[in-house]
Amino acid sequence: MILVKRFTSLGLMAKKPTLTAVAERAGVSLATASQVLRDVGRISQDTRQKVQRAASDLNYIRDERAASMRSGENPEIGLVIHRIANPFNAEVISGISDCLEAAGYFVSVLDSQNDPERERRHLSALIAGARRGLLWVPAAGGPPETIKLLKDHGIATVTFLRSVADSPFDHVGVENWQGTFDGTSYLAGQGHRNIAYFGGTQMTQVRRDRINGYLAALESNGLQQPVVWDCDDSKIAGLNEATSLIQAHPDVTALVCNGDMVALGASLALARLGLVPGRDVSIIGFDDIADAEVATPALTTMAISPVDLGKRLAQTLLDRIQNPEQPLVTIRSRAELVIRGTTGAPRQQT
Amino acid sequence: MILVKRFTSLGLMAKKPTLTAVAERAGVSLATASQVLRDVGRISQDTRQKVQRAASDLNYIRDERAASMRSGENPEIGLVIHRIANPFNAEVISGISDCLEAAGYFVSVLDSQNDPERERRHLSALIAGARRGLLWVPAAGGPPETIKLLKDHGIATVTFLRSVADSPFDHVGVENWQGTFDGTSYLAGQGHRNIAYFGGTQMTQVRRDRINGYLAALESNGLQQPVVWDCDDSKIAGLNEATSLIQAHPDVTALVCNGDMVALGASLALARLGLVPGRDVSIIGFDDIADAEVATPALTTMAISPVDLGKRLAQTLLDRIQNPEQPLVTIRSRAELVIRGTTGAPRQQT
DNA sequence: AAACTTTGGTATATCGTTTAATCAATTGTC
DNA sequence: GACAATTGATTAAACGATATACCAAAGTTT
Repeated sequence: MILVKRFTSLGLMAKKPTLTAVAERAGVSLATASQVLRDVGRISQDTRQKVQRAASDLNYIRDERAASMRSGENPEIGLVIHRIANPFNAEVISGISDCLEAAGYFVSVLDSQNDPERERRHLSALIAGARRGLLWVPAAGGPPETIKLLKDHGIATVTFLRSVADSPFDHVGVENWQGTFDGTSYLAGQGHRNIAYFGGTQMTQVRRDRINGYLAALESNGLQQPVVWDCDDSKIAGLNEATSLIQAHPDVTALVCNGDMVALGASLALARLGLVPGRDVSIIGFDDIADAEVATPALTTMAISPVDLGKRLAQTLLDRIQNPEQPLVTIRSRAELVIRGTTGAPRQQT
Repeated sequence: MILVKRFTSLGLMAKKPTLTAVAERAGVSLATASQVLRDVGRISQDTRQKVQRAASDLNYIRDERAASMRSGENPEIGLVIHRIANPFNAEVISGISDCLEAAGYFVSVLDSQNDPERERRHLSALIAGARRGLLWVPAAGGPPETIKLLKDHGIATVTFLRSVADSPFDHVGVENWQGTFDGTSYLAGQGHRNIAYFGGTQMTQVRRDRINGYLAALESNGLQQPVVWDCDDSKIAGLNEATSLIQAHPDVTALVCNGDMVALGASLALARLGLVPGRDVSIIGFDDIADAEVATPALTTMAISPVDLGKRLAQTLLDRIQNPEQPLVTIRSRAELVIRGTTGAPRQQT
């Protein structure tokens, strides 16, 4: 590690330019300067130019704290999510930002790391900053006190991906039950008789729905002996746990996965065990992250477009902001089966 | 897509509880309430409890805008980065957050998507919010006007990963030259004679340094005919471009990559061409993202610990905040060669 | 008992904006 | 030429907190 110290050239700490300074420099009153910069009121061409000139000379930037306090407007939207690093989430965020920025807002992202306490602190900080709206993936089912906090402050909030029971918020989510039902049914249709559910640890509503979809599909295809195997949501965990799963249940010929990350991990595990994904054992993921398509073999998965999800989410929040009294809405996107290389008919048993 | 409307139970828009309300409910003055909640001044046990009770009854949360305006303190730190979705960046962010949150700050993240205009808007928004400090990965070399903006507002700023020329800011970065020099030298030492540089598009300082390290290593090993091949920073682009590169330069036996993402893409490309990474062609990445270790074959790479980088970064900012007048510092972490499966001696030419 | 000190608390200016009310000067109307 | 309407700008009150100065009552010292 190399450390260099340079001596700073200028006095460093410039004083932040304020609207008063702009007004003085332009030789007008505070109110006039304010009106010019917001393009409201009746202002002559002449003074308008003087003010604009002064503002740009000073590199003036409005202090949004003061502005939003007085006006009640605030261009900042807060987003609390359980894991920024998750590629699917990252893509959702990008969809959200595009959409909200086009509408003149900024999105600042905080990572709760699935920790309810951290989540509560983050949401508090966003309330304290009086953000115009909040987007939130509730960790651990959304603690009641956290929910009360948001309600008591009357802040426009939309949950996504995970919902809270008896929710007072708009919600944008995914048809989880239908997704795993379809995926499992497809595998059954290909002739698989021993299909396991792989991935996830906590019994969130999302996971519960997915597992129920899986179970329902087993039943409607006359299959028994469901296997549900826990696994953390990462590729490396998927690699390790899938190895254990296959060893514990050698008769399993297909995996319905809780997410693409564990699915990709499972695919790697098979390869290391000398099995070929899609021939010896079939794998279906969930999400369709960018890596799913580019993996070898490419991952069959239940696709939900993260960017679209983000856009719907943003639109839902914008609607709520515009019309706070409208009835609560819940939107669920269907997951579409995308068949790639990790699924196929089971090998004949000998 | 399914859409459900529910009618909201309560009048929905609760009015935000204010300090005045707390003071009234506790039967004390505004000033007293403020002092209790900040734990300063001389207050009797009795009134202290009354105020705390009132505050928690109302679910009061201090309006940080007002507080920070008056006090000059602000617990929010802004972070502008070129790509949240990049796994390496995501890990750096997590290191930063851990460290700054432990110090009582919050980090809100904005994604510039490498677009200088968007970057300028984001930084403006953070200045407008009067964040206590800024962490910034400059896109496109850090436009002079953007730099002037930050300087004029005297906001504590640390750049990282990419530096700006003649910088007035602290900087935390990586020994890029040394990294590729070491990596390239290692390949040369293994006997490779035709080594290409693969990845990156814009000629940023980071890339310039890495390419120069590569060139210097070629020269010091008596090798000629450098090949520099552009490629976007994603796995899919790496897959496509590496294919073209190999076809255009069939004599190349080793790739020094601009990052792990393109390196992993290149590794896939080789596999699809029927070549074995580490035997037919060697590949070295840069960064050591989580996937590098878990890929098949595992990726040889120049490792920099993103979490450590994040922590150093956070510490640098904290130092600057605490002591605004201290001389500028520049910290550079060395990149360590981690040898895994994608490198080896070249096959004998026939 | 007069003169300090300490304790516990309040009144008020302030941060940097927006906005409503107001005002002077100019223009328009009859 | 008197009165109304319009134009262009100003004054002052918010917004929700913090911080400083101040004050009354009680306790201490001599």
